Amino acid sequence: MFDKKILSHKVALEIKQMIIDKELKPGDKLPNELKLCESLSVARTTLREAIKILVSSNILVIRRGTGTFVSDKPGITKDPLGVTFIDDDNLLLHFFEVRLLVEPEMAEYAAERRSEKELECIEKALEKVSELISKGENHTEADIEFHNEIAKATKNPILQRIVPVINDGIIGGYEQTKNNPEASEVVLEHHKKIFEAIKSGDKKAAKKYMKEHILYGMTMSSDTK
Amino acid sequence: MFDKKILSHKVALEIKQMIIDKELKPGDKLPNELKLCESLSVARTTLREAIKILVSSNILVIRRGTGTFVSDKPGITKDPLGVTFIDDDNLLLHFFEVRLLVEPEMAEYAAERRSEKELECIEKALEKVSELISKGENHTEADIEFHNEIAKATKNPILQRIVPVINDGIIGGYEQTKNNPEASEVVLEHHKKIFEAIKSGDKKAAKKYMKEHILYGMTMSSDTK
DNA sequence: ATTTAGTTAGTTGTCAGACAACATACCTGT
DNA sequence: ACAGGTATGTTGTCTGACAACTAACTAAAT
Repeated sequence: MFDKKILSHKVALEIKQMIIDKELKPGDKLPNELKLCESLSVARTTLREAIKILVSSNILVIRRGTGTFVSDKPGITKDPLGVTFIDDDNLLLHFFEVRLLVEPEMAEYAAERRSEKELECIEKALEKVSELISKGENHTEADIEFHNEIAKATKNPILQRIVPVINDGIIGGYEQTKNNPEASEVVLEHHKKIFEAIKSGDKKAAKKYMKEHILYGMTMSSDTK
Repeated sequence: MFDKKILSHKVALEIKQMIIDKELKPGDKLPNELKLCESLSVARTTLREAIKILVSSNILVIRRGTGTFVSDKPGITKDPLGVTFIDDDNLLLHFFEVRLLVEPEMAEYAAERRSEKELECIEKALEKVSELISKGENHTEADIEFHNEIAKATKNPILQRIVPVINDGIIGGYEQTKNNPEASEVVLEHHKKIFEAIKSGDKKAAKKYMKEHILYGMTMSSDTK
């Protein structure tokens, strides 16, 4: 991935290794730039370029005037598919299409493989959505968390990374349904059905309900457009 | 995405805009750093940090001693899902699983929506694979190109970006089948069947053959492991 | 005439040191 | 107790120089 002849790239790898060796957790603070320069024996320019590399891989986060920190979700970039470069009027529809393609089968896997612990996480996400709806607050993020938890239950790390990307894309696309009480109730019912199916290990039901759920979201978003 | 208070970020956006305004195409050369500093009125340090940002978004490519160029596939990063951070022994299997989930339905869409032009591109990729096999050369990349062309035929930009990511992940996982004449012939037959199905618009057949194709690849890779 | 080695010009990479801009915590006067 | 200023630590930017690399050109050797 990197050119080992270029010092700043080597330094980036060293810093990465340092994070692992010193067991720095997400949120931990790195030594300041001057100290890092000294301990790595490079100029500040070089060090900063190395840091820049790690920032754009979302391994580090810089807070100006404060310090440089290990990122919360290392390795996962903001817009990994470069969606901002896509010029398409029906982008949201395309996102839903992919979702429709991935998530029903994903639910099937989840129903088959979920552990008790993962089931708890899904239920927790479900309750969070329910809570926010009853308060009348925006539940979009919690809604997506529900789907992400199901992705985790598949035990497939690739799915676990792809699903959030797709769902984040959908978030960007619309904010309409957040204050629609009717739709919120329907969504909640869907979630409950999906959860019950995964809980009882009913693969077919999980797939079916997930499909219905996404199709519903699809019609809702196209209506409001 | 960017903090507008930070100059290097603003400069990154300006360069991005400059590429659009001056209609610089992939592969075109940018002015050298000194000239860019002058025209943008910033120090070289700042300019370089801006360029670094655009490099890690894969908008620019630097060739040391030569110059800085517009990237071939702007906006699409190398390892967008941060797969290098995944620690999992069955990573390749997981990739195949996702592929199995996405590509059969993708083939279905392609059979339904493909234009004549896209059909030609798929056929071209097919011939390329055939050619390489008859020469006994490595056809992995051409093989993937075939799948990518099918993704394009779905006319779904999200799929067009996700599919290459998954397939690149698989490339990284194995290089075994490249000199296996038997397997190569089977793969070619699969491709032909898939192509014919997409050509005739037979959705179900396209889905079915793609599924078989991927399952075959799956068994091949797990055998050699 | 072709190849090979050296030279040169152009470009990115790294170094060093200084000052600017910003964030936080502390301190001081009210 | 509170508000505002201040001190300190941090990242951001500037300047100017030199090092390392690439590609094209030139000239010598075969």
